[in-house]
Amino acid sequence: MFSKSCEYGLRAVIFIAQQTTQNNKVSLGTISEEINSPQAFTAKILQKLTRNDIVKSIKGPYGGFTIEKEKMNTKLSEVVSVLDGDSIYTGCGLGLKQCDANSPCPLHFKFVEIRDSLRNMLENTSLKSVADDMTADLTILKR
Amino acid sequence: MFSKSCEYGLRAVIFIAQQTTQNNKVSLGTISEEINSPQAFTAKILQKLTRNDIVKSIKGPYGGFTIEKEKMNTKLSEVVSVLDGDSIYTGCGLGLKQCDANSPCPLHFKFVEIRDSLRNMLENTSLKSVADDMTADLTILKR
DNA sequence: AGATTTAAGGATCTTTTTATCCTTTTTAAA
DNA sequence: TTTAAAAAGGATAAAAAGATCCTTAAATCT
Repeated sequence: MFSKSCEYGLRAVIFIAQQTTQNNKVSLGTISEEINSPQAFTAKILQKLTRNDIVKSIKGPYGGFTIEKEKMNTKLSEVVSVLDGDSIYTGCGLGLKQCDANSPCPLHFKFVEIRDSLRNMLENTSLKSVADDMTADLTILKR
Repeated sequence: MFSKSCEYGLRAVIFIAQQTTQNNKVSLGTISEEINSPQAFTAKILQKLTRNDIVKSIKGPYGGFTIEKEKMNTKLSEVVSVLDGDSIYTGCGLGLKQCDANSPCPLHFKFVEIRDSLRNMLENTSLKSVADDMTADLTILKR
């Protein structure tokens, strides 16, 4: 469904969000340990999320990553867009460049439904809500 | 959503199915033209589908690809499984190896819904039904 | 039998994705 | 002000996916 980059990115951002609700900031080392991802690769992904103003990075001792209060309202769809683009929402299931209601591929209307439900889910799920669920439910981010 | 191989494969198999309903068999050259895919690469994909007994290949002059009558009942999910495996149905949205209702990732229950609707769609859509829709609706397989 | 047409299959190349390494920059603390 | 801790960023490597080429095998027609 998503690329590895996007999977790591989502896990990272969810972990940072959850820690942010506890007033902790977290280092790259901690993140990659806690989400079980390759550290240097995760660094690249976090750079992208930082440049796109989704997470905030702080250099130097006691630095790390955190999410600013108003950014806790960021939706998962924004993270996915930054890391994988939005072809998952807009693209044709059979890979056709031109495929819409007017000149649809044979599966167009069946795919639209699924893509829309995915899009809705991602667009309606904020980092804050996932973080809160996590704190309450003890869901996991590694293994 | 799917790999390129799987996109080409689905388009190819749908095209062959549609032609089969018209009692035509089609050559690799025709297929790759009609679905707008790289010919040699499409050949590899069709070999896989042939070995997995989804399409039938006939060598020699007037040869080509066709689908046997009873195989027109093949579901899209079988084609996807052959070409992309079934991680799209069973895998975790965040890429965790172990993620299920017992130890779920933070998005597990939201993803289950979407994956299930995708799975249902693919498991309930036969080659025959897509081919028939195509013949009636003039949907497209290229561009 | 020989020539031709078509798929099968092996080898290889290219591009993209995934991943690592090393140096530089920033910041805080001693 | 030196040292250490952390992220940023450039260069490169490894693996996977996508794509091509060429030879072989099978089938049909002459």
